[in-house]
Amino acid sequence: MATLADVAALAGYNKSTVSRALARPEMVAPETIARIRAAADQLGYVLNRTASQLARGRTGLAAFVVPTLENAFFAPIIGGAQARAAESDLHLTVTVASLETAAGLAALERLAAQVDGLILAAPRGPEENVAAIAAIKPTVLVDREAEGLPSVVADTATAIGAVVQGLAVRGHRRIAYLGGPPGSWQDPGRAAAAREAAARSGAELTVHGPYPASFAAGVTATAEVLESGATAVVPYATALALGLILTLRGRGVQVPGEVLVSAETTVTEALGVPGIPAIDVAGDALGRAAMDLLGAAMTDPTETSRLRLPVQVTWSRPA
Amino acid sequence: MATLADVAALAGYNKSTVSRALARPEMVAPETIARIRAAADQLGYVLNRTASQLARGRTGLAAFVVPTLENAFFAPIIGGAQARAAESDLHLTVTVASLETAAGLAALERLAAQVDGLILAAPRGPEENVAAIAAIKPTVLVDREAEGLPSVVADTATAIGAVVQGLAVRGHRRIAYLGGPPGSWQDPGRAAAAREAAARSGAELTVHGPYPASFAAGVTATAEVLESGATAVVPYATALALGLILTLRGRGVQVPGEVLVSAETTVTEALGVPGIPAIDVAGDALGRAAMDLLGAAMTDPTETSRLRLPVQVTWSRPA
DNA sequence: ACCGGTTGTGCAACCGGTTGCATGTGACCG
DNA sequence: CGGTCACATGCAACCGGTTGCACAACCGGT
Repeated sequence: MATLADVAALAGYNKSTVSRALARPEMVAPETIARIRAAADQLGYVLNRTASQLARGRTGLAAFVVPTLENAFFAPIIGGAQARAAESDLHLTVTVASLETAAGLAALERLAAQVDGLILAAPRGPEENVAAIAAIKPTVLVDREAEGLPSVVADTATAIGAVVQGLAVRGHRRIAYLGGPPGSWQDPGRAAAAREAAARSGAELTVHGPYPASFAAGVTATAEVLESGATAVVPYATALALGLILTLRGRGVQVPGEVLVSAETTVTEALGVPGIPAIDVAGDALGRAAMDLLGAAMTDPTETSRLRLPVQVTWSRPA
Repeated sequence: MATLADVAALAGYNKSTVSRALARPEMVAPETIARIRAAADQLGYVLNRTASQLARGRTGLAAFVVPTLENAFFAPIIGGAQARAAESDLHLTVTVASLETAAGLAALERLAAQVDGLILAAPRGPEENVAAIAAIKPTVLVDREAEGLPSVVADTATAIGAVVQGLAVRGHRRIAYLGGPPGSWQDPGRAAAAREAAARSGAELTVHGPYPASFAAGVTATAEVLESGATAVVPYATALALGLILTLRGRGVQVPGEVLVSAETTVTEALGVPGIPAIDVAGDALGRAAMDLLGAAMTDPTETSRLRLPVQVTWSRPA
């Protein structure tokens, strides 16, 4: 592997000049840059990130922390963040960790010491634990907000409110909301939005859960849903909706028909029936926004913007 | 932040001794170690990984490369790999990339230069591209095998064969296999196993696809399935199964009943009907095994074990 | 012709560990 | 009792960039 010194020798300049020519060209004469560039790619020189990081006191790593990977919900968010990270020459390391336990907190503190910044996706656990991490390194929250921290949140509360209202308008008098996941920061806001929308439009709302975002939880929830007598159900996650739909049908309940279940567009479209509400979170936009915020926070520690990304609500059309 | 030099000064030893005491205790007198340890945690010393890496010529990074993150299939694999990576003090960076295009190959070559090793999960694209990456850094393949490279594969082929045979035994004369994903190394093996099992047990098998591992693809596949006249369908992925099941039911087809669809246990259980085959891949075990192999390959470049992990087949029992 | 101000480059220290080699000490052996 | 050896520790070079500071050359202005 060619080093800076090799390039310098070949080009006839000092290491320092070569370093500047490559990293801060505005400080170096154009002609010099040209010669150095030529020498560099004649030797196939590539920057040693480790050395660079040591000298600059950075690690070139950003951590993306999720409470679980079982939930496909995080995948597009990670993808979006990943794409942006690559653009700013950062590596994104994905870690499963929880802030709910002392052990989890300790693990994250250790991690924080080894990265330049972190994105905490839907972190559960007490706010002081979140603050403890944020005190170590620039931190951005996803789907949670906290005093003095930058965050980006998918505004599912508004979307769920709109869905509940829309259902009421379409004649549903009894609506069930399946909330979760347990410990979620978003959940109370969603439930509140659902309640408010129901109240405003004169429908009755039952709130169930919290449920984890899993197919199995959807299965479990079926009994409660049937018991509630609701004609429409709004689960907060797709996996939940699928588990619910399949189980309902397995018990001979017409879905939609006797009970309507909202989901995301790909699912509602598949049902081939009009008038089903779909809630779609743009995960990759969420991830990108989070990474952008992290970039900002890394250069300016006073960055504390709170972003709320709109969430799409669609009603399936006649086929 | 305390450095080695600080600890050395406090403990009254040389940097080098402190370094050894902490990293290679067998070279240092026990009493010395004790004093150094004391000094170290009095100062709250933690190793600077960047400096360590520079000195040792490693990056402390392993890359986990997936073709896409949309597919929840990779999540548990990543989780498993991640857990093992943490144990060996490596960071796992998850990257979405493809070996099918020149651009993708170039991106991966760049990535390979910056990590200590890579895990390529279900990589598509020509074998020479895989080899090109493996030539740069120790590489482990997941769900693909290649000459001279360590790999770990979930033996879905055998599982699918067993399912097809089981279906035939239970009286299904016409079985459809939904294959994929496009470009998959596994797919031909799966299709072959399905064909062989069908032939052996005297059932008729139609092979469809390849389909991507998505809910939407399951929706799309419905027409073809109905056309085939099959009474049982074996899709290679859960998302595919769900899309198919929902769409079939949306069209008034009894599932199971008129058409039986295999899936994974969580789904088949939800259906509440006995006799449905489930195929379950232990994703985290796959990830762990891959990371273990990578560890081995990083120390011993001649490591070329090919692991095949068994895949669980279960028939749902009467409820 | 002189001076303050740019601009371009070199020098050397520095980031914080790691490691080959040298040195010193005491134990063990003949 | 001298010699050999294992063991513990120190010294200093090294990994490969980055950057503050010094210095030289050259600029236009007076």
